Amino acid sequence: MKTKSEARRRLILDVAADVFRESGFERSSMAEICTRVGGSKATLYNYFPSKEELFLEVMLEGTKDHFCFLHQALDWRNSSIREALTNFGEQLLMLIYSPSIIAVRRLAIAESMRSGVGQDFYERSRRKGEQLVAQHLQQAIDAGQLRNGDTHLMAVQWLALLDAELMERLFWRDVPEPDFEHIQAVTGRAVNAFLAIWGPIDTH
Amino acid sequence: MKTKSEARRRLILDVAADVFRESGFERSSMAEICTRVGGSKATLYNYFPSKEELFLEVMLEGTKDHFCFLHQALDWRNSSIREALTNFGEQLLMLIYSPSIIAVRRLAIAESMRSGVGQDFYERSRRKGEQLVAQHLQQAIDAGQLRNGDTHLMAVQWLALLDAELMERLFWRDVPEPDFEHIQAVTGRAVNAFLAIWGPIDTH
DNA sequence: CATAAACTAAACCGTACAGTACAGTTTTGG
DNA sequence: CCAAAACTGTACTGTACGGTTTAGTTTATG
Repeated sequence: MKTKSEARRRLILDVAADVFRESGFERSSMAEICTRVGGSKATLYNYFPSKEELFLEVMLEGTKDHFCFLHQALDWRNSSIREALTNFGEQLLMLIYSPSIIAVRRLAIAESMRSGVGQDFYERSRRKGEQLVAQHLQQAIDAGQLRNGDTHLMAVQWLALLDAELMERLFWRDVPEPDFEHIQAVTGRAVNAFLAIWGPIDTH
Repeated sequence: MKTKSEARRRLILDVAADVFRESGFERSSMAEICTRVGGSKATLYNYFPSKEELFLEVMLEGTKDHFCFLHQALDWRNSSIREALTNFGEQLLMLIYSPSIIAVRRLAIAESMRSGVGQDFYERSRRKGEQLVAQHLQQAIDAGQLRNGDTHLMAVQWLALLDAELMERLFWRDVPEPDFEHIQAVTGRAVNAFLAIWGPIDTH
């Protein structure tokens, strides 16, 4: 039967994601994951051959959020560049500064010395974001809404400005759910800065 | 006697720093540190009461580099704001993207969930940098070299723009020693962007 | 119902680690 | 030169973990 197995696999992945995000890779034990799932260790090892493999799958799962988001938040037709950037920025920050995504980013950085999982994660989330943003910025340039320039540089600067005020949270012990009012203010300042660099005409 | 003990303590700290930076906290063992130091475990535990304490001291040591740097690289009297930013940026990037500092930043992020060492590290390095930079930016504002504005916002945006093109290296498996030519180019683009936002008069 | 597959619980194995105990040796300071 | 302190090597304790095995139970399917 497939439905049972599929559900079980999903459950294991979700529970493992929780445990890994709480305690990191080393401090998490298969026994803990096992008891939270409810079954026995043998079942766990029936679905995943090792702790490492389970971890890798959890991390890859973590990039799917970014994919779904990008293909949904980058529809900025019928809006000015300012509106488009604002919308995108607010949504992106709400996503990538949620406690669970923060935890995954930490894991990616923490484990990046030994397994290349960090680089994989980066390529599939941030880098993918840069590339798609760069494409859309090119469209805005073609429409005369932005100055001409290296779209990849523009994209990384835009993302960096979005991150500027919040990045410190990567170092916090307990990361709170982001407050939308705050995110709006932060995004506004990032948009102003970005348009001051790359906006078509200086209006200030 | 103090000299012998002091030297021994330094040696232990240096060796421990190496080991922790190579393997992270969990994967590093006191036995490994011990054999590299050359003595016995008893001696190790004479100087530091536990692995955790040793780790904390290593991390605090890691912030001293930033202190020394900041008090030296922020002397930008007798130079234009552009020169000053360029100088500061080049030096900062050469420092914080050196493999050893990258390793410490990773450790700070990785262990930030359980011990507050990440937050401590941030407060003593990056936050301190923000504050000092903000003070100097205020002087530049007073001298008419920068537009008026929130100096803390200006500082974090400046640092974010400096980081924009290099941050991905946090996720790399092997981080190379930064290439000064590249750092110069990156810093130049960051300076241009920053001055486009906060420069006194738009000249482009 | 019968059969094969999946699941459970528990014990088990080998390894690795933090930290301690200790007996003997070297170094240090007066 | 001598006592105190620091150091060394090694063995040990207790614990925790990843992963395996086994023996028995449930569940799905033809």
